[in-house]
Amino acid sequence: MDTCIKKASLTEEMSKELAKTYDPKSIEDRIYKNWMDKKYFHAEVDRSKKPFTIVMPPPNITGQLHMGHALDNTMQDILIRYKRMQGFEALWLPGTDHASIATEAKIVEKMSEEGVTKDDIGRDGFLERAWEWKRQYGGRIVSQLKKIGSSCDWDRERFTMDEGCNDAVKEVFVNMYNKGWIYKGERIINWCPHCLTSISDAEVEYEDQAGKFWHLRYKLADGSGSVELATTRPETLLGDTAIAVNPNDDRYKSIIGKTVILPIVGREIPVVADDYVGIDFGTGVVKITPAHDPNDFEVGLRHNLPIINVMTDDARITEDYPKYAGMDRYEARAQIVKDLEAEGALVKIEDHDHNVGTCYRCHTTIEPRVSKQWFVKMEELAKPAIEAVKKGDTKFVPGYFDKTYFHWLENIRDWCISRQLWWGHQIPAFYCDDCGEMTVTKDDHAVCPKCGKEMRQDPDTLDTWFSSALWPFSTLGWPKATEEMDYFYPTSTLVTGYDIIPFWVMRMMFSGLEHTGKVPFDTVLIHGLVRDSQGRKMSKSLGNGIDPLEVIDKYGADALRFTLITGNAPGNDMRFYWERVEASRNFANKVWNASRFIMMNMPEEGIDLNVKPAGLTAADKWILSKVNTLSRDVTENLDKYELGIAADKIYEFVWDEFCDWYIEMVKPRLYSTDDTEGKKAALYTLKTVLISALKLLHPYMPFITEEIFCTLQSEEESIMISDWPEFTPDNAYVKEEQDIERIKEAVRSIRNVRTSMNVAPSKKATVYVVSDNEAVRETFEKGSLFFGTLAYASEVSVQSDMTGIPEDAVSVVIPEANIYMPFAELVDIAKETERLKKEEERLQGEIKRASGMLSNEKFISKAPEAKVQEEKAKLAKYEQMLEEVRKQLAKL
RNA sequence: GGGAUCAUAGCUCAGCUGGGAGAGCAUCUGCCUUACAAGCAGAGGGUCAUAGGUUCGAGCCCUAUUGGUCCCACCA
Repeated sequence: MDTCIKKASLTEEMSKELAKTYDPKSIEDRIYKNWMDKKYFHAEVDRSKKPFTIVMPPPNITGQLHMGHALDNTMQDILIRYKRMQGFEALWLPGTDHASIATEAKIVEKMSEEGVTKDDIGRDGFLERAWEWKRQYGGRIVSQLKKIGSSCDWDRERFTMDEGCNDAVKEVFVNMYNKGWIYKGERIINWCPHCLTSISDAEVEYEDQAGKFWHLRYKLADGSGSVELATTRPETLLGDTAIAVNPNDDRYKSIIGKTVILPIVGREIPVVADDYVGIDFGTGVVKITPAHDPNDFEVGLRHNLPIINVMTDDARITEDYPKYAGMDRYEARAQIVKDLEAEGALVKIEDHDHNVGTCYRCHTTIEPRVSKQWFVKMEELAKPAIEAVKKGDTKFVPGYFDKTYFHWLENIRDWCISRQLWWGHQIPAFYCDDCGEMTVTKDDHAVCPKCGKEMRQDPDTLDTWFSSALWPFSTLGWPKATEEMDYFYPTSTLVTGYDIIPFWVMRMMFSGLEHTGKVPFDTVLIHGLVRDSQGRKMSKSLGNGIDPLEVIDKYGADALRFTLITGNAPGNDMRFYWERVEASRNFANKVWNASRFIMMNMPEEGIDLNVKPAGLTAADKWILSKVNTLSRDVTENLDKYELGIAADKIYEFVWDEFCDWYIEMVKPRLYSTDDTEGKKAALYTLKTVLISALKLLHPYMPFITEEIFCTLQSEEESIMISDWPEFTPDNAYVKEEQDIERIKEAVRSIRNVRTSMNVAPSKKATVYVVSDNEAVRETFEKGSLFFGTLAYASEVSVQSDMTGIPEDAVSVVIPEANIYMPFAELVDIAKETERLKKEEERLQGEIKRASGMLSNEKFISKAPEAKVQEEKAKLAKYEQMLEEVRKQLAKL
């Protein structure tokens, strides 16, 4: 049977020498390969099942796996594995992004090492290189995603620049153009002088920079004086075509309409009045450079001012100003300031911090520039996208991120989509060089509709995000009406970081609504950033990044995944440090060893899990009931996207309840030779509970759970396609849960007393349990078997009176029972009195609290009845215990 | 300037619809008990930022304040 991957290897290994510690390296790649071979990740249209779909945010082909990817993909993998086990047709559709600017920059850089420029090899030559680069390096990130265990349907892997995506892009462009929602216009845009392309508003990152304020004096042309103004960018003065004042500023009313002489240049420019100018800021006078400042551009439009471009595309001064021609912005600035000073136009220089826009890719200061670009008209597209979230068609988790979303959409401006790059989707607009006609068409070889000549395609490409915006449906075959589109769309959940809501989420929303008529996803699950131990962003320049692949290498993918998910709420940033990984690794090891223990005790013939044995004890029923409840809770948490909470609950159950309590309780039975019935029940329970726990843990720790699952049993071929554990009333044992909790409390009390009296663990003692309640005595009679291993008891006597109990035995009071242990010489009366006094004090406190609540008439009348009863029961319990403690004190 | 968010143990963080403050790490004590020393048993440690309010009852809801983080914004 080739089903269970490695059964042979592990059993063999175990029979020789049991590996005491879990070694992820030896199993992860083998298991992943098996999953791939078995096609477990593959999803097909299956009308008998409900679909659950996630499209992966496509990582850049230039990228290397970082912690952000690891977190993002772990969350997606948890959801998809969970849903798959629940019986959904779970599709996780992966892919990569062509990342126009980033990739082009990388290739240009590589070319420059060879001394080759883009112009040398031309567009076709460049694209050839780019595709070659993609073939060579584009798969790197994919293989890294596999290392963390991502169960994506790799058969459906897509690329934002593949044929299907290109078809979708052209379809959208043409449709929106025809609708009038895509237009070409001369506008001021953000220009990156390093990447040599326009970028959108969203791609500009603002940074506070220390700068200067240069106060300049312009003379009025009529010789009647001068005005003073301040600027942070004196070099743009070459392109000034006006100065502006506020129309209500009394200081300057008289000069409105006059002209001033532009220093250095000598040009005569008007003084215009515009509300844009603040009266209180600076001198109240602003120089206007429409070609190099977005606000000035607007002012220019209102006053019909000429636009004078003074810079080349790499931000050097143009030939029009021979003295400065060829200087870059900053050289020119220094020279112009010098010249202004020489001319006597410089009044003073002040320090001034201001916000400077930079390119999000290379962080070069943006140069606003007037140029002809393609834009998407946003007003009409934004409305339904806002409405859809308001109506709840798409929900954000956590919910407050809808505010970020609304804020962006409500203040959105037209989207500049053309890029002066070659790597990307070339704009499907064509020009006739003869008659100047333009057409927009999906046809790659357009012919002029007027003169029949072959047309020239627009050389620009589209913003990377233009194709990403179509990702949820272009990957499912749109614009073709495919089965996949019909079945898997709209997708279920989008998992992404809050930092790309404006770039991507928003654009997928309006694109989905516009082109498919439906929202692209039901829920947007937002996560935060992974930071270093000091809370700093992980970055290359700081060198503080932790490489997820290194973590996997040292501690395993499961430990990495668990670390990324625990102790973190959706949307919050998290700190990542090695100690946390160690804790996760320790947990994996715990699971490993508990399983090893169970397997070591398994009989040759195995255990039939289909028949519940008759001899189940209270302990068995207790843990069966506990795991039953856990299944329900974890399911509820996962459905609410509370991945961290669910993980904590599994951790707590496995380590504390199952390992530290249940396995210890069960040992006497496993080691006994005569209690075959009890042993059988114990083994049944151990295996049943372990399998349920492994299943619940599987989405988080897929590798170790698979390895153990396959070794432990032979019926099912893989845990990842097994059924998700569901709550069954059949395994809800309320009474047994209460009984075992009572025993645990007794054990804890005994341990406490022993520790406080420094009784060595090796010193066993008889434990007497005295209770006048028959039911309680029965509970202890059944549970006393554990006392040997759990509470260092040599023997246990459960009785209704003090017969045979030494006078000097130490006592512990628990609800409805007293426990006595004779320690003879070890007993210190003073210490014992102190311990009991403390207990008395604690009980008095509890009684005070409970009776305080119960004597409050408003509490009685307004609080729910159940709550009142609960408090009454507590009060009775504590009063009974207090009485006992006082009796013991009296005896001393 | 606008908005969002956070403030809980020494550190990093959970805390679901309001009903006796939790975890991991760190610290202290005792244990190599044949699944696990990557472990076991126990212990200490918190005015839940401050001030009001709503409520029978507030870490949780409301208001204000303080401090931090992030996003947005055209003030030259």
